[in-house]
Amino acid sequence: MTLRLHDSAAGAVRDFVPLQPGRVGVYVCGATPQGSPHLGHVRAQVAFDVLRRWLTATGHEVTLVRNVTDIDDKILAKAAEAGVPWWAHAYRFERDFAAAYDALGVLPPTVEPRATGHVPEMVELIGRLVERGHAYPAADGSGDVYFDVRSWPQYGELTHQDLADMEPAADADPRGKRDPRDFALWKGAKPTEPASASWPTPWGRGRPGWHLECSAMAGRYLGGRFDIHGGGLDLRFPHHENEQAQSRAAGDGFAQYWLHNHFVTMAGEKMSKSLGNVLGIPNLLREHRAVVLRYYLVSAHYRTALEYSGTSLVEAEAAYSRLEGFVRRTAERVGPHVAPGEVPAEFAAAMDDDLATPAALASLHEVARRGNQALADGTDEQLLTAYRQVRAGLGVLGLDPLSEPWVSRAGTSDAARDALDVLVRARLEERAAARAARDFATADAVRDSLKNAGIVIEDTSTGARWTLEGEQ
RNA sequence: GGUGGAGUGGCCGAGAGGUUAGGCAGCGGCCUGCAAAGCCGUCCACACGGGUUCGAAUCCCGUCUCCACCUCCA
Repeated sequence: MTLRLHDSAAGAVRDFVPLQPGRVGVYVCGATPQGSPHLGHVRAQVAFDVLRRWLTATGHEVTLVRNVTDIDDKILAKAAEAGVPWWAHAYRFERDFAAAYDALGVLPPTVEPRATGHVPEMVELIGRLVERGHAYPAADGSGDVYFDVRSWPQYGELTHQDLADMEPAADADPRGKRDPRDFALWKGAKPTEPASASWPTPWGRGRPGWHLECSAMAGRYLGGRFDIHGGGLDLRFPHHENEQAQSRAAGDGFAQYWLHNHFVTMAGEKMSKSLGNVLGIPNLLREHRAVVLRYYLVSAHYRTALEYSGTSLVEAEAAYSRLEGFVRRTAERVGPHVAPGEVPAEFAAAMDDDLATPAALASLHEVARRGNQALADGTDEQLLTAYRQVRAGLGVLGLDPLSEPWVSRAGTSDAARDALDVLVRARLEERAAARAARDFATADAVRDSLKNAGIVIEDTSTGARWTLEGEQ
């Protein structure tokens, strides 16, 4: 079985063949930290985190580059509005994004370069483009440098559009452009903008246009040609189209596969600030466990819209708890040293089929069902097989409750939990004695009082087990 | 105008010519002192109208509706 991925450039699912066997270079568009992260931002990173984990699980060494575009028009505008330096504004939100990704169990990328740290690479890239006749300094003396789309016949190939059908780009004053669809590689410094937001170049002081930073940083860390470029569907045009045009026009092969994730929607519409339907990560985490958010995001295929409703996360909690409960109950039975094994064959097939996480999860639910049967009246071997498979599959999805980061995030320290365990066990013994004496009023009173404290009791064949509410 | 995508059971969400997707919720049962958890069963849907086919949610034609990008955007 080989991995097949949907390549937006081809408009089709293709067999994935890395440029070098066993090694995969991935570039994922990260944040432009002009505001707080919402569920949609995090969906993208979770999607590519799953890709990365699956590649790793299938024996690839992955280099994942995720940029931070820490300077752009909006950052400058919002920082000015807030009365803070643009770099302080960008860094503040960069930290919020990092916190959100960490919370959701997104593995850190191999490197997380910032646009502002790569101006020399950008200047070099522009130089190559000018030299090859694909870029030119604006005629109006603004200091802008534009990409000449008409000099690049393949322009539009990524998004299958004809130059003739495109609307003009409005990312800069069109006066200096040869063609209204030309886009800015570099933006000349303006007197109204902070001096700290410009860098010297052969074409004058200025700052990067959008798009350029990704080409420059992908080249720096992954080379001129690399395997996979990922990002949100809304980045296909103009961002990714322009990245590809400028890199290829400069002589780089650039990305071999383009992956785009779809949106989180509400009432069918994309989550976005302008619509006012954004769900901020910190708010969601106040109400729901991060692992449940992640389960929710993984429960739909990355290329389809994920509809959010008020009950979505409650349902995700129930669904995840089912798998989590099986894992935890089994771990209590078999001990802490049983490691995850191989993923079920159906799981692997689903993942190889363009990361079909819904089918992959379905396979885990089925294995968990068999595991639950085994837990009740099966053999140890049946139970262990199911346990290893479910944990392995959950691990690939970043959802294994007994692996990092979740295992360290029980919400209480080990010492506190141990202390609580002693106290709860004492009460459970009281309850067991009462039950043995058929004094059910006392037994139920113990259970109720624990329940009121947020401790849930389940009777099992081997005695009562307790969990904190909201965990399994 | 151009490009791409979608309409599936109460909800989320797969599938893509013939077999139960899966989960949540509901209902019935088993288990339990009662619960909880779990298990079994049930609920058998594919926007609309035609057509092809032994057979279509899946293919073809037409219609309607919605979404995304072309402007910042995961």
